[in-house]
Amino acid sequence: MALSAHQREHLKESLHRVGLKPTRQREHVFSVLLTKRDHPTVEEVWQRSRTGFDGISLATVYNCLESFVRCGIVRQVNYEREPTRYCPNLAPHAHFKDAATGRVYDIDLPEPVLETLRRLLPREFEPEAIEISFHGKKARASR
Amino acid sequence: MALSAHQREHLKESLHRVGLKPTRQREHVFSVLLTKRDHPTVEEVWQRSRTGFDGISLATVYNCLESFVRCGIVRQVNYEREPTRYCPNLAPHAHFKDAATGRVYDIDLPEPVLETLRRLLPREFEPEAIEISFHGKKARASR
DNA sequence: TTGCAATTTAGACTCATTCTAATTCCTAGG
DNA sequence: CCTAGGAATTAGAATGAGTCTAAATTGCAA
Repeated sequence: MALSAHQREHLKESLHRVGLKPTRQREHVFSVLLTKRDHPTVEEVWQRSRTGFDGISLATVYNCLESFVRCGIVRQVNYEREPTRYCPNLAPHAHFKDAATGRVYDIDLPEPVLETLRRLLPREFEPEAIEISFHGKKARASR
Repeated sequence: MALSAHQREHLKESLHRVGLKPTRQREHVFSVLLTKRDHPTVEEVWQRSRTGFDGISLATVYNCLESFVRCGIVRQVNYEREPTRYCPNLAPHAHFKDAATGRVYDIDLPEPVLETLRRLLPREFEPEAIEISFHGKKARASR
C-alpha cells in the first residue's frame, strides 16, 4: 500500500529534521510498517518489502528502520533478546506479549499512570523513557 | 564471599524444586551474585567467579545462571539487545538505567502500582509478568 | 567398588546485527 | 543536457552473545 500525500510529507519532514532524505526505499519500507502494524521483525519487514520493491536488500531494510528510529517516527520493541520488532505507534503505550502465539499487542498508557511511575523514582533520577511490557496469556480468539 | 548456611539451604531447596542439585560451581556462582548486586553480565559473573574458583568455564557460568532463573531465585534483566544481566533481587522492582554510566538501579515497585498497571489491560489479557524499565540520567555521585 | 545419571567443559555453531567497501543514485552547478 | 560529489544502497564479511554438542568428570546409591 502506498503512502498518502500526508504520510509522505510527514516522513519527509521527520527525516529532514535529522539531516536525512526521503528515498524510494525509505518510503516503501515505511508504508510496509504502516500497512500491517503487528510489530514485525526486520526479517518480516524485509519479506513484506520485497513484494512491491524488487531486490531491496536486508541491509537497506536495517538502514531504513534505523533512520526511522533516529528521527522518532518508529519505536523499537524488545522482548528478552528476541529479534527487535518495529512499531509505528507513536502514542505512549505498553506492550503485551501472548506466550501462546508470540503476538504483541499495544496497550494504551494514560498520562496519569506514567506520572505515577515517575513518582516512584528518587529525586536524582531523571527518566527520559519508560518501557512497560507485559507477558502472559490472552484468552479468546479475537484479533 | 561464601554462602551462609541459610543461603546455602535456600539455594539447595530452590534447585531441588525443579529437579536440580547444588554443586560447588552453582554455590560459588550464586555467592558471586549475592556479593555484588550490580546486575552483572555473564561475562562479569565469569570474571568474578574465576577468583575463588579456578578454571570455572564460561559455559558453566551460563548453565548456573540458567538454573537459577529456572528455579526462580534470580531474574534476567535486559536492556535493548545488550548482554543479559542477572539480578538476585526477588522483590518486585523496576530498573533504571543511567545513560551516562550504564549502571542499572533497582526501583521498588509497590503492589498498588502493579495493580494499577494490570487494570490497564482489557479483560482477556492475563498477565504473568510485568517488566518496567526506565532510561535516563542520574544526577549526583551517590552510589 | 561399580555403575549411572547429572554436571561440567572446550570448542563448534547459530543467528541477529553491524561493518566495509564498492556501486548506484540524486541533485545542484555549470 | 552534462557532470561532480555527497548520500544511500548493496552484497557479503565480520562480530559477538548465547546455545549446542559430545566427551570427560563428578557424586552418589546400590
